Parts: sequence; structure tokens; C-alpha cells
Amino acid sequence: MIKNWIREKLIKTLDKMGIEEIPDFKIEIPLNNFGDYSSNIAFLLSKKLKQNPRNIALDISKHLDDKDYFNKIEVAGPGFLNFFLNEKVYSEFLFFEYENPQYWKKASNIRVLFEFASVNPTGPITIGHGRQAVYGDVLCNIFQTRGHSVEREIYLNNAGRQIRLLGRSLWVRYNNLFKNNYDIPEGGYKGEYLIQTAEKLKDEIKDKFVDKWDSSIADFFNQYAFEAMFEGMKETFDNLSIKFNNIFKEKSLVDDGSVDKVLKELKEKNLTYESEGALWFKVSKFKDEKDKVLIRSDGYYTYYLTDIAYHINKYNRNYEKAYDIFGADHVGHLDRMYAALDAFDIPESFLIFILHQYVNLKKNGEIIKMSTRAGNFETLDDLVTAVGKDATRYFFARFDPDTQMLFDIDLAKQKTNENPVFYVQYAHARISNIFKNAAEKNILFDEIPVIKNLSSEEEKNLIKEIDRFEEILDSILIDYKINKLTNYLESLASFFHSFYSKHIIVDENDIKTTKERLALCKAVQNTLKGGLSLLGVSAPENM
RNA sequence: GUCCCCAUAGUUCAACGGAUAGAACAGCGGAUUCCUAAUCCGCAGAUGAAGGUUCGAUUCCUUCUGGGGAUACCA
Repeated sequence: MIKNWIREKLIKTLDKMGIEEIPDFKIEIPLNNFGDYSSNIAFLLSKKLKQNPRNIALDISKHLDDKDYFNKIEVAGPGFLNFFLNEKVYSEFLFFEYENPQYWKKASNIRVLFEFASVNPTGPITIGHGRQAVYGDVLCNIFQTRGHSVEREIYLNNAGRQIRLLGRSLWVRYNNLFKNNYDIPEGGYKGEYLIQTAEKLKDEIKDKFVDKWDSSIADFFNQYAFEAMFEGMKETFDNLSIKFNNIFKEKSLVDDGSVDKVLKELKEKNLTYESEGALWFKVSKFKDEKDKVLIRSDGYYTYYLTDIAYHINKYNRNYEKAYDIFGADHVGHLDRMYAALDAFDIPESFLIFILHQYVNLKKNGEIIKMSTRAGNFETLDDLVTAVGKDATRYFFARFDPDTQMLFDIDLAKQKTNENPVFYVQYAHARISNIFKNAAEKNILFDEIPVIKNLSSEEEKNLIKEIDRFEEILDSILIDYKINKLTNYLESLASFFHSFYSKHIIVDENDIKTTKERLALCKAVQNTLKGGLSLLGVSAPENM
């Protein structure tokens, strides 16, 4: 990276000047005429050296004399160091890019687990869930490409209370088909999708369970409903190209005794007690939180209990780290989970929670609340059908996970051209076309030329922008804000479109410059393609 | 009440504590004998309020206001 190269030059220079303990300074791409790159180092040194920043900057600029690479080093304003680079630097970077087409990919050596999209399998995936599914998938892609061996896992709650409510709700719908009126239970699922499932079931078993109900019939309905819902989920994820390495079912933890083992150990450690007929875990012993129920007074295990067993299971699978991606409603879950891990001597650093805010939907100009239970929601499938996979994925990836997003459904479904994904894709397609055009004129792009004529603002901007790619990816590893990637691609595309409209790229009268510009186009295209592929969005040759 | 996120242009979003707060859409005005006008160029338009820290604050701290979430024997 060019930035790192300047950073090293600066550090060496400071060393030469006898300055020790160099603070963590910045190299930035400044606005307008403040050079190609600039640094704030002088401000940070000013306190220590008890000099005004301007003088320090002047001093550094005198010592940093590398005429081969810097055309000019300027001290500006209160003490910024502004670097004007020689074309040679750009040329070398482009050459490197060309020699290593996917230079941003790092070998995967850190084994991590990502859990995301663990929605309750009690109905169709909603648009709200779509945000998390896309978010998780893209984040995994970025971790994977920057040196992590990522496993994607989805956890399905198929053992607890809601699956029973779901089963019973299905049974009611099934009976309704035979004109038997039963009511959907309190807290049950009222969405119409269960009617369709009931119809399918009716075809299969006819009137076998009409007016009949016992625990084994309940098990049958629970299982049938779960499988049906899960099939639907898989299809939805498939349509968005979201795949999981592991599908982890809550029930397996009950069946293989993991949950009982957790209970036994907690009891042995004297970390549980009974109260009001329920079994509680002493969360307050570890965190400033209320104690929590593990087993309800009606005998059902809580989500919390099975989730403890689940995370112990994760830990025993020897990942370097486990990441849980949850919606904002899970904030309360964090400290409880850490308390439980603590009880089993699992370090907090093993588990990282990544929370994202909700999606608010706007329909017919009104903001609506979604509820799977009430049967009042918009499905993700409808959205994908209406606008396509690329636009859906790009749209969700585009928002800062920490902010609530307002999603205007009508707008999204109709005016798909408003989605900036097309802007980025168009830049890619345009470049493909340039190469087609060059080939038609028999200008071959075989090897990268020595860059000598790329000195316009547009060309330098493009190279600098390409150079930012790795930096953007790495910063996402730290703050998990994947919207930086879409921002970046839009910016790169914008620089390209601007360059394109000002310069003729394929020019038969100037083969030399043409080849250099083709090299630049190749690098832009390569980066666009790389970024889009991390987003799971296609990079079309034609539009 | 307490805790967690958020508040930027008419709208939807940007901006590792840096110089003149960027885009997109909407609005207004331009550009195509030449590689795709799904584009480009120009105009107009914004940091919720009040303090504080700093050479410098949209960014950090405090208070307030407004929105969302949590505070379940829901998951």
C-alpha cells in the first residue's frame, strides 16, 4: 500500500532525526490541493518536543529528501505535511497490482465460527431477517478473504416452547380444513402460510389426525411444521446465495445430554437454586444482572439454558473465536451469556457479540411493525423476487449496522434503478466494453507497460482509490461496519466514471498511452470485481 | 426509572479527532459526429440543543430533547 510506504519513510526519517517514541500518526488522502497524501504527525509531536507543529513539519520535510519518489513535500496550514508523489510510485503500485491480481487475499490461518440468521423456524423469513442474513454473509466473506478460516453456522430453536405452539397452530389450521373450529393458541402463529402447510399435510395424511390430539400427535405436528418452515428458510437463503457450513439444531443438545450435563455441573458448583417452581442460575454472582431462569415451572427449558450448552459446544470445537450476530433485541443476552461462560471457565474473549439495529418498514407511506406471530410481515422472498438478488444484497449491506434503517417497500420494489448497485456494476461493465473495443482495434493488452503518461488528476485519483481497498477491508475486521465496502465501491466507481468521461482510453494514434490506461482500467475492474464478490453481488460484463 | 444503539441536505445514507462536512434520489441548468447517457459537468441545500476537553469536534465527555431496543418462567 502506498500509505504504508509513506509511513515507513516517515518513521525512518524521524529515527534519523533522533526522535523516539513515535506516536500513532495518520496518513490521509486530503482534499483538493493538499497533496496526494498528507500526515498529521507534526501535531502529535508538538507537545512532546515543545515546539510548534509548523516548525516540526518543516524540519521533517527537510530530512525527508527522496527526490526519486516525492516531487514535492509541503508544509501547509498549522502543520500538515503534504506529499506530492512522483508518477513512479503509482507506476510501481499498478505493476504490483497487475502481478498479483488478488493481492488482497490472505491465507486463512485463524479458525473462527460465525453464527448468524438464527431466526426461529416458525414462519417465512422476513425482510427484517434479511438484513442479518446478508450482513452475516458479507462479514464472513470479508473475514475469509483477510486471513480467517470461517465457518458459517445457523442455530435452529426446535426444542422449546414455540415449536410446540407452532405445531399446535398447524394442527388448528389442519382441522379448520375439515370445518372443525379450533382457536389458535395464545402466543401461537396466525400467519396464512400455515394454511398452505396444512393443505399440503392434508394431501399427505388425509383425515388421520382430525379431532385427535395427544403427545405423540403433537410431536408429529411439531416435527412436520418445523421441517416445512425450515425448507422454506433454506429456499429463501438459497435465492440470496447464502449458504451455511453447519446447521445446528437446538434439539440435538437436549437429545445428546449436553443440556443435562450443563445443569448437573451448575448444580455441583452451587450456581443454581429453585424458586417459585423454576430453576434459576445465579447470574448476579458474575455480572451486575438479575438471575435468570433455566427451567420454567412448567418444565420447559429456556432458550438461555440450551444456549449455554450450545456455546460450550462451540468452545469445545476449538475455534479461535466465535462470533454471534444478533439483532438489537439481544442486548440483554450478552452479560448473561458471559456470566455462563465464566461459570465454565471459558474466557470472555472467546465469544464476540455483533449486534445490529432493526429494519423499520414503510408501506403506503406508513411505518409498520412486523410480527411473525401476528402474521403481519413482508417476506424476504417477495423482495428478492421483485428487485433481484444483487439489489437486495447490496441494499442491506449499505447501511451502518448500528443504525436503524427505514425501508420503504414500495419504493424498493418499484424503482430498482435507485439502487447504487447499478452504478457500481455499470462501471465494471463499461470496462469490459473498453477491452472489447481495444481488441477490435487490435490493441492487445498483454503485459503491463511502464507507466509514464498517467499524470492527470483523474488517473492519480483512481490509483490512490484502488490502493485503499485493503485498508477498507481491514478496518471492517475491527468495527464490523460492512457499509464501508459499499461506500468504497461507489467512490471507486465514481472516480472511474469521471475519468472515463474526460479521457479517451482506446486511441489508435497513441498506443503507448492507450496501453497504460488499459492497465489502469484492468486494475479498477479487478478491484470492483473483488469488492462485488465479497458482497455476493455479480459483476456483469454487459448491462 | 435504569441500561444499550441512534440523531447530519426535502429524503435515504457517508465522513480512523483534521484543512472548504461527501454521495445518491428528488429540484434547477448544461453535455452525446468519438470506448454503453444505467454516465458526466454545474447550481441550490445539512451536523437536534446547551456546555466541556483540544492547536482543531459531526466524531470524545456531561446534561437535555427526540426515535428504537432491553429491563420475561419470549427467543
